[in-house]
Amino acid sequence: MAKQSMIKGASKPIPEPVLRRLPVYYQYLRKLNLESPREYISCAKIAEDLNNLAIQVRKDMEFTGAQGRPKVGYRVTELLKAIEIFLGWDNTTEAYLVGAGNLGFALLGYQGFKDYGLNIIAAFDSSADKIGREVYGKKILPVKKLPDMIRRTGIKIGILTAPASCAQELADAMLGAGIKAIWNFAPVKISVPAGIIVQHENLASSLAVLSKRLALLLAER
Amino acid sequence: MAKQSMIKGASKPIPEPVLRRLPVYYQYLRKLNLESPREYISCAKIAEDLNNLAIQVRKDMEFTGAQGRPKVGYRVTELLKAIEIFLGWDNTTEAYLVGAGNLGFALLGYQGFKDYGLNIIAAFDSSADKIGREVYGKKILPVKKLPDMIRRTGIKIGILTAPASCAQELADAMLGAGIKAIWNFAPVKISVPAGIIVQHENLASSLAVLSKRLALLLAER
DNA sequence: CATTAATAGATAAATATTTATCAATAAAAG
DNA sequence: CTTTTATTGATAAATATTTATCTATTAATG
Repeated sequence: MAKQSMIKGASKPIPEPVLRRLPVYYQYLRKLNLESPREYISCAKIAEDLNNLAIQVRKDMEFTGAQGRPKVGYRVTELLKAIEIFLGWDNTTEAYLVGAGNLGFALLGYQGFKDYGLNIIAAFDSSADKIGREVYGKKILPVKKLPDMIRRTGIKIGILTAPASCAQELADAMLGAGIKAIWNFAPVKISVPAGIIVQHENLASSLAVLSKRLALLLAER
Repeated sequence: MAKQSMIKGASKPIPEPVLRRLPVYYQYLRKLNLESPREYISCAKIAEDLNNLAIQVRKDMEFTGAQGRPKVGYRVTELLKAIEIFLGWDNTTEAYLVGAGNLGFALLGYQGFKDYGLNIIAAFDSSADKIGREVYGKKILPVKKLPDMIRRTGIKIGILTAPASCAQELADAMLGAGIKAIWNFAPVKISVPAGIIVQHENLASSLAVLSKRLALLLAER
């Protein structure tokens, strides 16, 4: 049952770790462009600033198809564009958010998403005191309208920020109406049929890495 | 410059992917314990429910030192305990949270952390209308008191939920006062001296995986 | 009480990912 | 104009991670 990592499609499959690093380069390059713009940048420089290996940066960039020039490196604007296109961030994708709690509010208010081609159109919630409100320019609608809205708009991405207890139920509602990908922030595994994408954001996993590393650090003297 | 993955310490180094999966098993087992308790569980059952491979589950559990019994599997309570101890979640670690925006509120209100041995003691912010408030039983204190509080309490973990623009400055303040590990939710890379742990929570990385997989899914017909 | 089947545990193979080395290229320096 | 150097791009090696196979154990069954 089930496969691992590696995202395969038409061309070369791309390792998931690479995919996760590309946005880091992207954020870095955009910041650089604002704070100390330069025409060219080398993998060595990127690696130095981000604290990883130049070879890895080069390998990662290879996947995007960006072309560098010996002795000077990549043209920053071209590199940004290459990453954008490669990740599909050049054209905007719309999404609905389900569950307008604190986390939902945080995501609604996060300005960064538009740089990544993600536009949250509206939020849904079941609590009467939230419905009708507008948060960061986005309406909070009653959750019972969700399926209908998904059908009418053809939106494919659902961001699930509801409590664990109703996560599966809400996921089912979204999938039934045509959602193809769920970004799941609920601390519970949700079951979906084959062909549906779930990206599970699990704080506990990150905390585990942190805890373990801290424990080792504190133990070593 | 810089190494990859693999967390090494006294005993066998543990692969980071394993470390990230253990909390998923942990959440699953706890839920199981509540909803349909049973004395024993096999790797095959866990794998089936979580949609991965039994062999991987077995291998992962091996790291925790949990002992199973042929024909029946692991005793659920023992397995939970083994994971807890292995991750260091059996005794509580205290943390401060810096940046009481929506995301900060969301983390302050998240009840799950106590299961993972993390206790957020207080939050810090610079905005006058937040200071003094109490959120989910946690006080919001002025950020200028942060260094002193870290020194006095000896707290080692800082959770950084401030805007990107002041992330580095706040990180420096924390480190100067003795913080050893930073859980960074700001969408920017922060620089820290050697020996300090940074766990960077990057939404863009997850979104990249989601975007790419969705793009491939939608392209394939 | 013997046999069967399910399972953990151990070992081995396969695959994915990272890192290193080498060759080609173009800018810079002499 | 030639040489040197920094860099990408290509190829290869090393390492980490996942998956498979085999063995031993123990519960269940007849």
